[in-house]
Amino acid sequence: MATIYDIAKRANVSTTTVSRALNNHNDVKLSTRKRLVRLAEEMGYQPNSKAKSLATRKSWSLGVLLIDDHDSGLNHTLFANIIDSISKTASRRGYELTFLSKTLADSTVSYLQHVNYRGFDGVIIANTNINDPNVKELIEKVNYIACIDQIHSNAICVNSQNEEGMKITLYHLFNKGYKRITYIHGQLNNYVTQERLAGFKETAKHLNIENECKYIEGKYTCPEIAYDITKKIIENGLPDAIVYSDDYCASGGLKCLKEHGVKVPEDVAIMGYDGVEIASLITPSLTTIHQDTDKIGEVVTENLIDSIENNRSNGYIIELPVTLVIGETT
Amino acid sequence: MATIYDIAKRANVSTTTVSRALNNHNDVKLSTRKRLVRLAEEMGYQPNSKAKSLATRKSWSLGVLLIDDHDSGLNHTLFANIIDSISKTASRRGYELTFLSKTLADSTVSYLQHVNYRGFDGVIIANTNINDPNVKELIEKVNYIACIDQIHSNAICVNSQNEEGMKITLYHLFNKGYKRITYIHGQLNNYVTQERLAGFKETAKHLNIENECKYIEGKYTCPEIAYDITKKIIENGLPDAIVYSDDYCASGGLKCLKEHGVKVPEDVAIMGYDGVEIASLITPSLTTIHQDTDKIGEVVTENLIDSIENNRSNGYIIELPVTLVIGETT
DNA sequence: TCTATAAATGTAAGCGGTTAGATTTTTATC
DNA sequence: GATAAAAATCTAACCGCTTACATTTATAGA
Repeated sequence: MATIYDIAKRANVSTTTVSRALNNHNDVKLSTRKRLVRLAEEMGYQPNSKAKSLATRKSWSLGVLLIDDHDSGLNHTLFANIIDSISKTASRRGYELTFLSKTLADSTVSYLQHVNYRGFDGVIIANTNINDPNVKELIEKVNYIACIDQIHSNAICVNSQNEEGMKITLYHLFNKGYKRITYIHGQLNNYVTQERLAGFKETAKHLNIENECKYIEGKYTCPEIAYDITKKIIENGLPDAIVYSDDYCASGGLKCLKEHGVKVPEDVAIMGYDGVEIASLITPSLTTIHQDTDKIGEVVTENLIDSIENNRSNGYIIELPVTLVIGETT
Repeated sequence: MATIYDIAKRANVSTTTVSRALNNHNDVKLSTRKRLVRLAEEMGYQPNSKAKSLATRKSWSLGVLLIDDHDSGLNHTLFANIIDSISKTASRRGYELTFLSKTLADSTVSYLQHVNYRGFDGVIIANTNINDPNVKELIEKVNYIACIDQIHSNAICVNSQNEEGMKITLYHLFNKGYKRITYIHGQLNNYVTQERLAGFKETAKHLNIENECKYIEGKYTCPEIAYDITKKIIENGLPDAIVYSDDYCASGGLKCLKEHGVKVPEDVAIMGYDGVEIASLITPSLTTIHQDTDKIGEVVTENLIDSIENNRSNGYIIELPVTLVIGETT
């Protein structure tokens, strides 16, 4: 690989001039700049990012932490979609994406150590339990950090309108005449679950159906558990509608209902959440709350990069809207 | 951030000694080594990967190219699952994963330039059209490169048993009594499609049902197109079975069949491919060919890293087996 | 033509590590 | 106690780039 030294030698100038010419500084005579740029191209010159980063203290790369308690990572469709959008946005802004892990060349280190080691300009935390002390440390110590669907005063928090989502859900069901509603929500220690439950309960109160609603703790994107819970519900008597924590769970539940001869939506209505592809592919297609994963990824990335480039490291919250997708299950 | 200079000063030794101590060289007295390691820890020292890479010419990072013609990226579940496994394996071996793009800090560059710029130790190409001259250049010029489901003499090619997969498919259908079979395959310019088609046709010949089989070009993971094609098939008369290019397409096809009152598998049997989660979640559950994404990711990553660490840059092919998953659609 | 000023270029240090080879210290041997 | 060999440590250069500051060259004004 040619270096700026090679170019400098060939052109009979100093490396300073080469560096400046290639970086488009305006204190290089136009003619020499052109000459050097052409020469660099000729020689197949490509800068070395390590050297550049070392000298400028800027890495042009972002770390992504995507580690839930169950290690599902990219297997979680919603987050795979979000990461995809993050990756595209970052790339458009000239940054690249690297996955954060606890393992480095030889040993196991904390996320914070990893970030310091790689010198990421910023970090995005997605689908990760921020109560993990390791993650907490990261959020508290790193300057430029953004979270998805979390709340932390030190981070740019891009959140889906979770309460609103449940409000929409409940109003939709209520308007269709479903009043006895069971909500199979996600894990209780999860921020999103808490928000959605709060939204659900508040709306239920408002609609005066609070006594007809039930809550069962399930697990996000775990159709098997949703299946089992649904089975119990069938045994104990069906409500008017079942709201699942997400589309995968709703699919698992639907499977169970069908297998037990329960007609959807005649015998019971169901709803999912997320609006990922599967919602429209199963039959009957799911009524669900769609989260705009492209938008989420874009907003979180743009905001993080803006904050990096403007040296603003204060945290704030952005809420993104969700939309109702009406399918055949309600 | 503390540097080895800080440590050296505090400990009254040279940076050489610090560097050696922290890297566990055995020409440092045990007592000083311990002292320095403790001190480093005390001072919260974390090496700087840029400096380290610059000096050692090793980046401990891999690039991943995941760009299909339609830019679906991580939205493609099969590949999201594979990338997830790659990421975990890489991390276990002390490497990290960065997405390759055509955009760098300021301008648009070729993949090769990107790789040279970042100094990846190796590159993994997944779900990417290697006929793209840009990709071709990459494969030809980079030393340590691995592909998934591609063939190139310069790369470690980890391929699924595509021909075998279709053989299993066809035997399964044949044994169940289905003989008039329509195969809605993926894009013809795709290596995987070519392999599978070849496997299909050869087996059909062998089973002596070649004249009863039909082939229609569809598009991978595009349920809408599968839906439309299925509709036409219904109009033109159903075969005994339809084989789709993948589970998403099969889901789209199934949706169409159901909507038109066609009973599966009574009126027509269908099969998917990949064995991703959706296959088991829809009703009836899909009979499909399962690809072990964990294994694929693991094998491709381990092989690439081995080749990097042993300085072996020759290409070879590894075929990984697929398995039949029998669902309710056959 | 001679300055003063602006423009262009160069010198050298620094970013944070590694490492060949030199030097010093320790240990073993007689 | 002197000496050779081994062990421990240090000096200094290097990886490839950036940049503050110094120096040279060009330009304009008197």
